[in-house]
Amino acid sequence: MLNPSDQEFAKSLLRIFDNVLLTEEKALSKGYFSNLSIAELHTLEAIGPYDARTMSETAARLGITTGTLTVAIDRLVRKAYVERYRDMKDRRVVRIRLTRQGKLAYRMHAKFHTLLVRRLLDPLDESEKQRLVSLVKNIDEFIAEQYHKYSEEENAITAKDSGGLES
Amino acid sequence: MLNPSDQEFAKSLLRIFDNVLLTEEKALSKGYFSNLSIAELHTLEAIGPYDARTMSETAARLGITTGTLTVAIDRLVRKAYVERYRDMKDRRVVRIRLTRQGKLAYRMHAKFHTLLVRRLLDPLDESEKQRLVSLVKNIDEFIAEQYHKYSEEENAITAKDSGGLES
DNA sequence: AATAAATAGTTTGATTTGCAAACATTTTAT
DNA sequence: ATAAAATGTTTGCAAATCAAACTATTTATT
Repeated sequence: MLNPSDQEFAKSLLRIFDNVLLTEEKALSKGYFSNLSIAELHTLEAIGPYDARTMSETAARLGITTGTLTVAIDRLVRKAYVERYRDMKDRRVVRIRLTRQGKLAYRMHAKFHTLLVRRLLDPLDESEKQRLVSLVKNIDEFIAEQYHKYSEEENAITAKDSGGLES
Repeated sequence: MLNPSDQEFAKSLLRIFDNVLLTEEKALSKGYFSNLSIAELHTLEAIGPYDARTMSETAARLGITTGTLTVAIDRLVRKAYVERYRDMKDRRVVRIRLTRQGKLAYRMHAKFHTLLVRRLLDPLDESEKQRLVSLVKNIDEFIAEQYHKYSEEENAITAKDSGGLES
């Protein structure tokens, strides 16, 4: 049950997420990764360094609308991280692909993540590392599953203790 | 060293953060917590359910400027989650405090976190739980420390492989 | 073939979140 | 009394996001 520390644990967990994001933002604001925001880096990540992707595919990966992505890609094209062109076979679809500069940024970002993780794993001994890695994998799966749960319960749950707001 | 799986691990770790945020956003969009965004809930969290806090104190906790917080509090006051009043002793300072509704939202959010964590811990046996809890504490500290590192290196590091951008 | 329906993106109008800099008020130091 | 510091607010701007209206293209239906 671990009752008494649940709350404590939840706080730690959530603080980690905040801290990771803060660390990354801090690194960004220092000029690592040139003039890219976190959202922009995520976009580069979702496009990936290899194939060209369609807009909707990428928007779905990012969990945003294509309208939002259009604007984001406009900027990334202007900044020369991404190329955009129409598909020859189906001329409705637009393909996006990292430029050489985009791929460079992608790799630097990946390297940054690796560095962060390496620092995290360094002080642990071999068996602890293995344990941590498998643990993280479990958490990952669990939370993804939770996410799907919320996605699919769509309208099943209608908040019990909400109480009217706003006017 | 765990070299080959560093990259894999980094990805898992980052995916977890995304997933937690997605889960929370999903829950929010379903109407749990009424009409509050994640940022607004974080603000309620930073104010806390007990004492009144000052603007700068709260802004610092959240890592945002007081200007930004002013706007956020405007909205939360309008939505009746927060009360704002001037301090009698030092009339420069503004104090903010959760209303009854604000406290309710605060508690619901905390309950949600606890639920998330309980689901995570449930399938583990007692010793695994203990281990996970201490592990999370370690990660937490490590990342906080990383964050400070980036904060203090302020201008020490000037990106080596950046390369001019934007025209 | 002609029309209707579906699909893929873009554009528009709005909101939220955020910063920096200018500003007002109040307190503290000189 | 004047200058400096501290605390918030306001203003102007930009990024990120959505929903809904729209355009262009492809696929289905009659």
